[in-house]
Amino acid sequence: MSTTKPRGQYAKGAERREQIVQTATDVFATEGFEGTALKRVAELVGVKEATLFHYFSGKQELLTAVLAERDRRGKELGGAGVGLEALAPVAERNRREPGLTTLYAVASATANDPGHASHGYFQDRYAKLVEELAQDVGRRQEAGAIRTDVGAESLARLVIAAFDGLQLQWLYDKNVDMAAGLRELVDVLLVPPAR
Amino acid sequence: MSTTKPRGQYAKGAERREQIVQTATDVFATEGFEGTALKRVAELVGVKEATLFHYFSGKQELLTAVLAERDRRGKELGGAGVGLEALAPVAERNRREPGLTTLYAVASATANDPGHASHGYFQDRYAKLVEELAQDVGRRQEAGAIRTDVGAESLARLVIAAFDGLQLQWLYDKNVDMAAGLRELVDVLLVPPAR
DNA sequence: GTCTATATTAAGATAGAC
DNA sequence: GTCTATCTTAATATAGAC
Repeated sequence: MSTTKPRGQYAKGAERREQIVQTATDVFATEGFEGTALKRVAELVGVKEATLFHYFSGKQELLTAVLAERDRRGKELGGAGVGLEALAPVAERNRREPGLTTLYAVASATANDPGHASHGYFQDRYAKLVEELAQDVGRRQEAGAIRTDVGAESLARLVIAAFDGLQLQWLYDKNVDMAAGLRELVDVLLVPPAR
Repeated sequence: MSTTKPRGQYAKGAERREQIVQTATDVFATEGFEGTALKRVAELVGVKEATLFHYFSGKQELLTAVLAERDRRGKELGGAGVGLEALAPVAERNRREPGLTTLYAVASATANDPGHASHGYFQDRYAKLVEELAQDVGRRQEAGAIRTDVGAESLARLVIAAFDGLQLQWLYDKNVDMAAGLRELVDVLLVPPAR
């Protein structure tokens, strides 16, 4: 096995950056965040540690990039925007990637410390998620498809909370069916059938 | 500042243990788990670090004891057993104790690693919580108070998930009203009034 | 070819775990 | 006290523009 990268060539910044994020994603997912030495990521990419610091100001910032990239891919799964129909595909993806899901769960809790580099990321993420989902819920309420005795934002918060909470339960018991649970919640939110 | 403990007296094991758990609870809540050196806890209790290791085999085990004790106190808040009516008081308690709530949230995510000392604790906790709450929900279903188109265990899981998830959102945005959100969820689960 | 911005690294300081 | 991981500094190599 000779050198991985072409000799005497420097990668374009954007490509190297992606490569680092991708590699870090894999390693964090399998070894955990704390359990991963940046040296290991650097080796797998085929550069020195210092190169990583050229692209990311620290390990936590690299973590933030990994989380953001996962988020971006999640949005693609959901089709157009963030709506109730996006829940199941994302839950399914998370089920297939337990390592990344754990990484996210741990990060979302630890980044609650304002000193954590991902704090702003999660704060933003939840604010936007609630807002976008609330819009979808609101539209459905106007269309008469969802009960209107609870506000759209409250319902959106509940759905997101259920998503995160079910995921946590699933981490402890892989028999928990996240997608089914979310489906049931959405069913409950639908306008109750006339009788 | 002289010694806190009475000179020349040994505490009874159970009391010292409680004292350590209580002190650790306060310090973990304010300084965070990682940020706390056991030496600090020992100093506040007024014993040497070695004494802590006599009662707890390690920092993580002490954490488990802290979490279990918080859980025990939470059950007292809920009145008789674990039911839907216990949700609001516990949420209120958590709101008053953000440090401990963060501690719990972080621990519940990180202890997902089977190597973590609290792994078994959380696994048990969720299993029992679901079981107990499902019983309460089931009773209400039989009494005709709660919709029966979704199983009791599924509903229990959803409520617990919403609890944890809302708590996480609250950690990032203190305007989130956990108790109100849970109340709304419970309302939604009630049998719709005849019309 | 020279110049400039960017990519990369060597060497080491610092801090924490054991 | 040793070891390991994160991060800094400062110097070198390359690519692309002109």
